[in-house]
Amino acid sequence: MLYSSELIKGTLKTIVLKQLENNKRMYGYEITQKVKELTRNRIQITEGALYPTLHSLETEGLVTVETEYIGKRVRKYYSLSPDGKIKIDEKINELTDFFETMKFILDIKPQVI
Amino acid sequence: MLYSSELIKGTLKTIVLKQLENNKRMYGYEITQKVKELTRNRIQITEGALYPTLHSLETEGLVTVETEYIGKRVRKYYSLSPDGKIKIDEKINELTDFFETMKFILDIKPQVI
DNA sequence: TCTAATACATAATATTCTTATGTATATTTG
DNA sequence: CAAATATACATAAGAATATTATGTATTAGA
Repeated sequence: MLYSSELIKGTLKTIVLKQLENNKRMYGYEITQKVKELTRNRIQITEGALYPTLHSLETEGLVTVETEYIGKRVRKYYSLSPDGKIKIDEKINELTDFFETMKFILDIKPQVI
Repeated sequence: MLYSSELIKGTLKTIVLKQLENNKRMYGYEITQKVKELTRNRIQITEGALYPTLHSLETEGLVTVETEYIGKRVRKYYSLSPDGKIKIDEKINELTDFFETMKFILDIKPQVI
């Protein structure tokens, strides 16, 4: 099962920043695989969405980049910047609040797992 | 406090359909006011977003419309169609699952209120 | 009477995704 | 060992869906 694409909209930057917070240093492809694994195939970040997002985060100063070569193949490692560390906390707080509000107006009961 | 706009993306149709499920028969402006009130100003649906969404829901056959005049002023009442009733359940189930997945990958702890 | 609220609508623009395409290296499998 | 698959980056065209701005008109309240 894969979520309909519109749900992901607006949360992709938060997902990427959170992965960088958890794993210190990751490259793009690694992020897609990690998210796919963690969500058991429910969220599959496409390359067309990922790379522009990473470039945008870099332009905003939320991540830093280091290019490395693995053999002849290039790999770009991303890390959270100090601003990025502040931003991810803000984004998670906002999302937490948003989820509660949405559950309220949609009558979604607390999930007992 | 108002949520940053990108969070609303992809959830607007669900919000509108749910209001129609709860209130049987509503007109556009009424929906915006109800959602604003229920979310204590956190979600303010703009007219530029609302009316195209309602037209789209109508085209998809998920809502039906009745035009009424209140004095000289036109008002369009929307109701859930049978397809709309099925759709809102599907959308809520998907959103519920999505929120749990997001909480998991973002390390959002259950909210004790 | 003027302002704000009510009530609809659409156009131009922005954002952000999907899908398609491109390039290239590395690994696995028949 | 050749072919297919996986890894790894990137960007362009197009779609979807929101914001912002603008337009029209009626009604209520200060």
